[in-house]
Amino acid sequence: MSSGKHVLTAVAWPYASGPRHIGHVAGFGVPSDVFARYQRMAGNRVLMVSGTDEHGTPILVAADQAGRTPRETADHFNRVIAEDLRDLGLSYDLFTRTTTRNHYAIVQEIFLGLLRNGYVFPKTAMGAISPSTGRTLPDRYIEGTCPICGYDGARGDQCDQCGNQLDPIDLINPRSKVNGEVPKFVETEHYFLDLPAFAESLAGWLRTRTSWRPNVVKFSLNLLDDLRPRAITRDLDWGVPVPLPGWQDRSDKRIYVWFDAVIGYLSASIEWARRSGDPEAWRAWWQSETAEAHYFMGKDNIVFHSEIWPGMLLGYSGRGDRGGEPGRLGALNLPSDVVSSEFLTMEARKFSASRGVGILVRDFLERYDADALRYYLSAAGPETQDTDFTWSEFLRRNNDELVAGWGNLVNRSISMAAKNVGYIPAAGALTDADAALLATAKAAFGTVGEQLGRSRFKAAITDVMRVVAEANKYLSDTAPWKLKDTDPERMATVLHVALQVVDDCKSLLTPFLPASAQRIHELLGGTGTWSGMPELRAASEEGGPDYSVLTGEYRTEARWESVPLPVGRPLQPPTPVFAKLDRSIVDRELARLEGGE
RNA sequence: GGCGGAGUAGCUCAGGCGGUAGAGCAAGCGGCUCAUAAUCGCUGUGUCGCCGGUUCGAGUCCGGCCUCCGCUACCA
Repeated sequence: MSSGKHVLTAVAWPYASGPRHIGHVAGFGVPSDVFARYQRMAGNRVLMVSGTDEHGTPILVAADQAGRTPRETADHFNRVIAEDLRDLGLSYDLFTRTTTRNHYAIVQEIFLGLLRNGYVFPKTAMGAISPSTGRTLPDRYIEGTCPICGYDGARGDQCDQCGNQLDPIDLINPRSKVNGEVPKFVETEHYFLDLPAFAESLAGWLRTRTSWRPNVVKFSLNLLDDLRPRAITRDLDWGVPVPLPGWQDRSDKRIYVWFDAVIGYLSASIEWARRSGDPEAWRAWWQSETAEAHYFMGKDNIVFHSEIWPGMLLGYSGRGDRGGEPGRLGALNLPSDVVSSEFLTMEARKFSASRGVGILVRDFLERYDADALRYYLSAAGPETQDTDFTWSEFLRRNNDELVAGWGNLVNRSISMAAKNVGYIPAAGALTDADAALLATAKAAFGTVGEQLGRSRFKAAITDVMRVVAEANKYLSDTAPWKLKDTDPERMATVLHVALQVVDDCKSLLTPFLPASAQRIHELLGGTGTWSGMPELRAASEEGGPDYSVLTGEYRTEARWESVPLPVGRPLQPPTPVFAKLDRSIVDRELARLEGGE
């Protein structure tokens, strides 16, 4: 079953302006990890990359507020976020950051490649500047009186009252939301990405994307009707320098953060290859015709992954509407799938760090297990529509499904076998019921695997839980505890079947619940690493400061198939794998939510 | 305002190339006692957001409307 395909798993880069809440990891973190772990078990060569996105105005604002430098702010939140993702068990081959020398070099190379092929051009335009800092003031950071309806709280880009799109220069009494000063409108030269020059090549490509979620394709095709050049530089001192004479050494011109962030997928792949000892290894994921690239993100990020990044890749590769030559790195593959999640709300409200609505990943993991969250997000996450996280639903999913369904099956099966036999018993002649249950579990690798390959996570985990329910029913029907004295051979057969199905379900659930799968692997007498876990490791590069990255060894014996349990392997009486939660946590967490406002 | 998505049992959600709807949980009854009072069986539940149209028949197609979410290119 091992096809050995190269599967790039590209995960959206969390922005390092603050700690992340569970809505963020619901959208891209957990789904991408389930996908990657499944692909590895299925025998494919996975490269899963991401990192923190550390440039841009919001980081500067956060830094100013905290009395820190941008770099200190980025260092701090990079650490916090990386620890969160590690504790969730997300199996990044490399989780790095956008402030590395390597990233700067790759961003500049892409910029120059696009420039050489004529897809990037300079233009002078009016822009708002903060007089005190000299930095670009983004439209949304400017407010004033709407020239159309007279509403006083209008933002520079749009009036919330009348809904009209605005140009900040037209605002009456414009002021900066950051510090209240009056912005200065000046002529400033910037480089633009010529998106209209990709209209045809993007349209041709998007029309072949029949396997994508329909809303993503439709949304993306629709955007093509109104493509405009997009600025890729800013008047800022925090970002990647523009690699051109007269620009390179200026402290007030930087590449705009969105442009550098999407390039992270490529720069992280190259950084990973260098660390692996084979600097060219990344090419197998980016340049082979048979390689796949799956991108995971929230719905607010679709445009960057289905439009802008593909445009940049086409332009660099010389395959935009105006042609050109591939850059120094060579032609680069477009995404083969763009998987977008909807949004998670918290007790019917939008997550909002500023208003204290929600729960941070680290707070969640201090009180509850990572697999409990992963289970909830896999079974009830915002896969195809916005979904609401409630504490009572979390409690219910955990107690009634994870603990009572799956945890209990594991516990009752292994307990009985450990007490009455002490090792994995051999099976005698199989009844129809025995064979049917074994066949159901075996068949699930096909059906569930098919769902996972298409990023249908809810359907996939629901199918596994159906197998779990059938196994619980099988034990009730066959009642092995009654056979101990009357028919021990039959009891041994039933327990053998039950343990085999527990082992199969453990494999089926490994992508979703890696930590508990490891424990169950051990309860069944297995040794060694079944589910590889990420770890934070020190990293360094020539000429730059040390930093740390998330990485790990994920190639284990775990396979996406039913593996016969070795008869005779010793078993110990188990302790519960999942913790049942007390009802009182609902009120306690709701009180915390209220208190946070 | 424009574009896109969503509105289905008490709750969280599936589904739907047109033939009066499903799962899990919650509720009730019964069985079992291996297991974290876990498990197994049986039982009920809905004007499928609103209004109109097409059709023998619409939750499913078409039009309009309401509400929520996202995007709207200088948030990333």
